[in-house]
Amino acid sequence: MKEQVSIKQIAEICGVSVATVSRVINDNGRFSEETRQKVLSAIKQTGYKPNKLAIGLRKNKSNIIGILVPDITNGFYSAVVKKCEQALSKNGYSSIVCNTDRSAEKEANYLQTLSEHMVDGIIIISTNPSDHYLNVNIPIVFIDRNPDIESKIVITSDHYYGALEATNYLIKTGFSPYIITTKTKAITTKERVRGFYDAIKQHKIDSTDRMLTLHSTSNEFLDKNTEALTFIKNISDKKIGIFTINDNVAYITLQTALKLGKKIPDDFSIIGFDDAPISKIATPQISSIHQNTDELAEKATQLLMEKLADPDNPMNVTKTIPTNLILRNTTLPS
Amino acid sequence: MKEQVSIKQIAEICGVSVATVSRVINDNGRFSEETRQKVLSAIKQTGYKPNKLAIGLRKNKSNIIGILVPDITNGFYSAVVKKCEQALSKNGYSSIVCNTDRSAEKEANYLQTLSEHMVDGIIIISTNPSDHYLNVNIPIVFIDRNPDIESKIVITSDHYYGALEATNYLIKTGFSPYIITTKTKAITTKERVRGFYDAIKQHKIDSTDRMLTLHSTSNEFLDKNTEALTFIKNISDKKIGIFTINDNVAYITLQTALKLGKKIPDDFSIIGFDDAPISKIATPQISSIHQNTDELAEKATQLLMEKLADPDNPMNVTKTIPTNLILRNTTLPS
DNA sequence: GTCAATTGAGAGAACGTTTACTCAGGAAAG
DNA sequence: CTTTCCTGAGTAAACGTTCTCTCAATTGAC
Repeated sequence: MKEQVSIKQIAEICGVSVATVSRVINDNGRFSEETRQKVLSAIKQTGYKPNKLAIGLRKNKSNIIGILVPDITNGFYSAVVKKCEQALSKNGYSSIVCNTDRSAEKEANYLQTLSEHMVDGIIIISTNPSDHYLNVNIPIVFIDRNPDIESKIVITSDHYYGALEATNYLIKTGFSPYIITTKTKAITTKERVRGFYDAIKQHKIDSTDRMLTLHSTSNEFLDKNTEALTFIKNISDKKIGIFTINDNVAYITLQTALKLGKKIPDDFSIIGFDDAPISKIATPQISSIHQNTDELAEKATQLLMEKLADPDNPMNVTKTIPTNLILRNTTLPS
Repeated sequence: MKEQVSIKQIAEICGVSVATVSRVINDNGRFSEETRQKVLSAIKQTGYKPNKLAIGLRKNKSNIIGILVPDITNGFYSAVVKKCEQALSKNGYSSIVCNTDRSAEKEANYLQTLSEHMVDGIIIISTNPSDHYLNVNIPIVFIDRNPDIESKIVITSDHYYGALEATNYLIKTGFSPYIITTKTKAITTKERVRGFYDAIKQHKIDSTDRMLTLHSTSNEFLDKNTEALTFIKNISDKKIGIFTINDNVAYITLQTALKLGKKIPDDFSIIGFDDAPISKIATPQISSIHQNTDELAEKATQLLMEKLADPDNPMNVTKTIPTNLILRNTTLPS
């Protein structure tokens, strides 16, 4: 093991004080060009690296941002995380990524850990409506969750409008609209369901028995089609249009419809949500509501940076990012 | 903002010295039961959280592990990262995840940042053969890369044997074997290619013109089929068996074969590598060589923990994790 | 030549911990 | 009643930085 070289050694080598070296490194304060050269070359020569722990302790700032994400394995979330990490890195921050597995308990634990690590800020991508982040006094930006607290920064896709648009499209292209969702308390889900029913209402369609709630919450989307199977079988409409709460459910629905011999997209149309990779990989490719992950992540990072620059500003901001309908092969052309 | 409470306030509240509080917190040294209760209740009451920056500075240990990953958006990598993060968390470590985008430069930068953050260890999931990690004196565990240094800890799937098995299976079920790979210097790729050719050799099959190297390295696997298209068109064998370097390429190959009207799996067989989600989502589902991501991650974490427990031990370990062939619908039964 | 202003740089406190020393007081042993 | 030993707890240094005070030396104005 090479020895870790500290600012003190640099000072010794250059025959100056520790303070002077610090000044040169941070280009802060006064020093002669000569000193500057000496210090810089000593740094290069020794491979000195500033100890962020010490800096953090002194400045009360770790330069680390925590990112809480339900499941990094999920294509939508990983896309957001990746972009967040990129944007943060550009701003000089490192990111600690934490998988919450959608568990409120894990979320609370990680929040504690992050807070101990003195992270400067936290980005929470989550759908859990629990409230344990309330007693953490670190700037937080929420992606896709809208917690019930006074001032907060929230970035969210327009789930309501996306669902509305999808449902309207199904109706417009001649299908009788249904929705398949999952059992969850997520706010995003609620918004999407609301959008679905509002579209129905607008078209004065009877809204009874139009929703199926899948009970399996896991990602093991295959072989779990029995619920969907009976639901679809029992629909008497000739042309069935299904809006699903996400692309995984859309995939399940697609497989089920194929199993039942439905003609897609002539008699059976599907629109998913998220525009996750799975929608492009499936055969036929699934139409979906695109969430702009890049913009979600960039906006979140940007707002967090603003908050960090001026922590005393309450900043009660809610930014909605528009979604758009991506038409693929489970829908008819308009 | 609530004020950050430090060990000093706890000491004041309890009317004891800072040292005593520290002793209670770490259950280290002597103190009376009475003191213990006092301190504990003060901690609970104030919501005191130990400052990991200060602890890290003092103990020269950050309790953070850096994870370098080419692309967290890739199903295989994200699975490994997720499991690593879980295992590390169980051991009391947080993880800083860094996307290298397969760029050696980014990798070097992140390595520098991680080293500044005083991470206790690094897990590198990478295929880049560059060597800039040499001047970092932090314990490193490599997943799937075998760097040319003296003592190192390497965990790798058995790429060679996996490829061998896949190719043998194609031959055994009556197909003339070909390989489609991508342009990369990755060691894993080399091993897989070697396995392919060794299988061919064992069966005394002429090895000329059996490989296509795709030039597009991006993940945009759709609409890039032209290279694959002409390659497959030019094969005169009645029964074509293709081993692909990964599942994305397998997917491209599958789409191309379908476009050409090939009968799968009767006249055209495909085996991919990684057993990534895409292989299960595609229609038909693609047979693939399964990499045991959980074991890869767990073993890596375990070995890193061992190394951290005894840093002076050189530990030159190479652990190979067996792969296995998952038969789906792009292969004939044996 | 005097005084003021500027420049370069050192001393030392502070950030929040841990831990090696130290020591007072009481119990046990003789 | 000494002496020894243990228990509980305080003191202060150290970890690697930054940054506020200093202050000496140089420069420049008059």
